[in-house]
Amino acid sequence: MSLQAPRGTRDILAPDSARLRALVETFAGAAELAGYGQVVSPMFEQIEVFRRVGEATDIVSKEMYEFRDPGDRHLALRPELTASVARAFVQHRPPLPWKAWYEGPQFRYEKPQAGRFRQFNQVGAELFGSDDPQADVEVIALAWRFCTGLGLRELRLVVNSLGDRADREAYLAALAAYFERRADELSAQGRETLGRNPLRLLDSKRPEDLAVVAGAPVIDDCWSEAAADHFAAVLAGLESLGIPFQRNPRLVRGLDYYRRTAFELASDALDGAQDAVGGGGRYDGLVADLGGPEVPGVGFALGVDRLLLACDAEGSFPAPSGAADVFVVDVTGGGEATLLAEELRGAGIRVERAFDGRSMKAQMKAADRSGARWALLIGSDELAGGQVSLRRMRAHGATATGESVQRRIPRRDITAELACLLATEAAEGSTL
RNA sequence: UUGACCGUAGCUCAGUUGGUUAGAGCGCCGGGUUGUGGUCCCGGAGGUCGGGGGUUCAAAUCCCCUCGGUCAACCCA
Repeated sequence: MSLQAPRGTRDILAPDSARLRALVETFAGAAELAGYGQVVSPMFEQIEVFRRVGEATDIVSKEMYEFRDPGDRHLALRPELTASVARAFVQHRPPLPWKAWYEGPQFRYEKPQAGRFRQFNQVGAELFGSDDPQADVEVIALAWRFCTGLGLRELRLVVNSLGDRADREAYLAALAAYFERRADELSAQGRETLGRNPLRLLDSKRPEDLAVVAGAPVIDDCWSEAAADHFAAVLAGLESLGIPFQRNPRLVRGLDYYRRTAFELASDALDGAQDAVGGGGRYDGLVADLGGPEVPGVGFALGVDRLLLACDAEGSFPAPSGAADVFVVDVTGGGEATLLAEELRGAGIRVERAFDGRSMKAQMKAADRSGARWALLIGSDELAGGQVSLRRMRAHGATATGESVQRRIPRRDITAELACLLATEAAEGSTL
């Protein structure tokens, strides 16, 4: 194996790629139903865009693909999309509220694992320009409705509030003081984390740390009245929609720009440490950090690859069928198949055919495998008589319909005939 | 970045204490009606045993390095 896709990346081939696209289209439908329009932003940005947003986070400090272009611009492949979208907002200042959805690959230099890649796809949505808790609710509801719409049942919504900037800092101080006091009980790695960012310690999985974390101060005590009211309103909104959630006072997200609401969606169908399918929250200072006005925002992103893993685990959201409508079998050299296929495709019919002048038997086999419901046969007899043979494939109820399995029809009628047959089938299929 | 396990045909895997031309199932191709698909029968193609180096008379098998995957820590989608 000399040449292969770089570590942590992969090729997604036919049925899987169709499934990926279907998932994105489903998301687009849900988002646009809620008034979000798509934003397509560059896959790389000036490195400053990400630096300003998360200097202290691992994602920005050690996982970015940085490079200089031939013009010596210092750039980075985007490790996340919220910063890019916020930058686009600052640059274009669309009317408020601005509601945008997005989809696409992101890049982080991490050690790959199941459900964790160096290039991975996310879908997400952001709402800029409102600090109304109902905006938080709308955003969470969109994520929830989309995920449950994929057929995911074993999904857990975890929510928390990180308070306002001052609350967050007060909490950070209280947390740091607490952990310092019990530093000798922490693991060596835990003490290291404490020096960098005490918040991170809250998601440690080492047993020694867990014991200490269990007694750590809770964010609730640091909330301002406004932040507490906001969070209460968000929870009330979720309840009014019947969206089940769990409160986790120790939920902190990986990016440091979150204020007030933070949430995460995890799947119990995924085992291992990679059970989070996505998350988001409110980031009221982000736009200002990027040089824009004090505009609040709230949003989320979902990991497409993990969503699909969760769908696999729950047996939902299968890949769309790649089956052809018609397979053209031509044993007169293949030229007729070319003409017929193009004619039928021009009429919107999904057509497959064989190449290389294979035997009729081989072509019929290929027709069977293609999943086509109908086969069009062209042999020397048909060619001479200006006809084609139309055959109902066995896997698709050839005998059940009661009609003869194969009949000859004039070549010039074939497109209209097939269009009619397929339309009838579609109508029957939709009423079943 | 750290540790553990793994890497044999397109796919899923066998391969006995290192020992002759490395096997199976599925898939693929051809034949079994000189114009007809599933099943069945027969035949065939396809492998630098992830790569490199070493030990040995002899390495898929043992050792080292490396690449890739998986699991955990870390981190996160």
